[in-house]
Amino acid sequence: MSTSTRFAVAIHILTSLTLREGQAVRSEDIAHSVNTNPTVVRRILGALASAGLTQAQLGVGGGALLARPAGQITLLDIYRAVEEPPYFALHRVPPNPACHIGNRITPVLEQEFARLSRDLELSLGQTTMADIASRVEERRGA
Amino acid sequence: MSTSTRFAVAIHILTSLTLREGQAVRSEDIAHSVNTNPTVVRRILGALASAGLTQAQLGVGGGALLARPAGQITLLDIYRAVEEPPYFALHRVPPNPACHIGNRITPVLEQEFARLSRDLELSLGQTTMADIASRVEERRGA
DNA sequence: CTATGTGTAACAGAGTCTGTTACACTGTTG
DNA sequence: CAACAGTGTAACAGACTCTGTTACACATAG
Repeated sequence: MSTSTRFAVAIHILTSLTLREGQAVRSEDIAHSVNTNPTVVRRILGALASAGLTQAQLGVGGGALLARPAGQITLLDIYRAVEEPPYFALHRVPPNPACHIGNRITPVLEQEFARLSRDLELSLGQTTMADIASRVEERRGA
Repeated sequence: MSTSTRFAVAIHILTSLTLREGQAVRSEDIAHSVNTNPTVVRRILGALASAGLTQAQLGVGGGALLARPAGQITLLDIYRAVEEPPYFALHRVPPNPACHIGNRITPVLEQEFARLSRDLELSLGQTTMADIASRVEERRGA
């Protein structure tokens, strides 16, 4: 299975905010760019705000703003804000404890999945929204 | 979102085959250890066999066997056999091409997700079924 | 006070995942 | 060659998740 589309949409939303840094952007305008419903955008913005990545400006002329510089928002921050852990699922029903293998496989899987998760998080932490936004800008000529 | 439980179950199944290397193991016995239905095991074994990781022995006394040494089966082989790509999903509906950002975000996401996928696959490729099986064996005392 | 825009709940349709039943097929064994 | 053990696979159900949509309470600028 893969991630939900929320991760990609969240990056898209934050790119919009980064490229208009300082201005409050309406969920409706973002939704127009993403090609979806404003409520979908607001739902994701809610998760990003809970994680401290964005903040809302209510009232007339309101919208969403970055809560900290784009260079200090990594893909790991975004992933954690919009996707549920874990990265790798264990058995739905625990294995048979009466079996020699069923008895011992879970901690081995947990250890291995922890290693994979650490590696993935290192990888996610390497890119910031400043990187993404500047790559989008660089495609002006393309 | 996380992987389906198929990845964990597939590793469990292959651990059973590794620890009984050479003997055909019935789906019913594996299912007993996994705590699920034999058909679930056979479905996953089918995917593993299509990927060339296991083979079936039909008829009386039949069951599943490793198709190659456990040291030559990596978690990446297993992941690819039982999970659908991609690791990271793009937008469900493509972004608005009339928008400056919607226009350019997709190739940037594709490039970044390709980097993440490469890193993840490197990580998945580092562990073999021989490693997993020996860790399970080492837990004899625990 | 009014208009604009957010926050959030609730629901529907589509899709996926696991478990289950059912049954055709293969090949060993007597 | 006949019986049987066991696989391969289709089909379906229930649970869950995801996205899109409607609806409406709330905040705040002007």
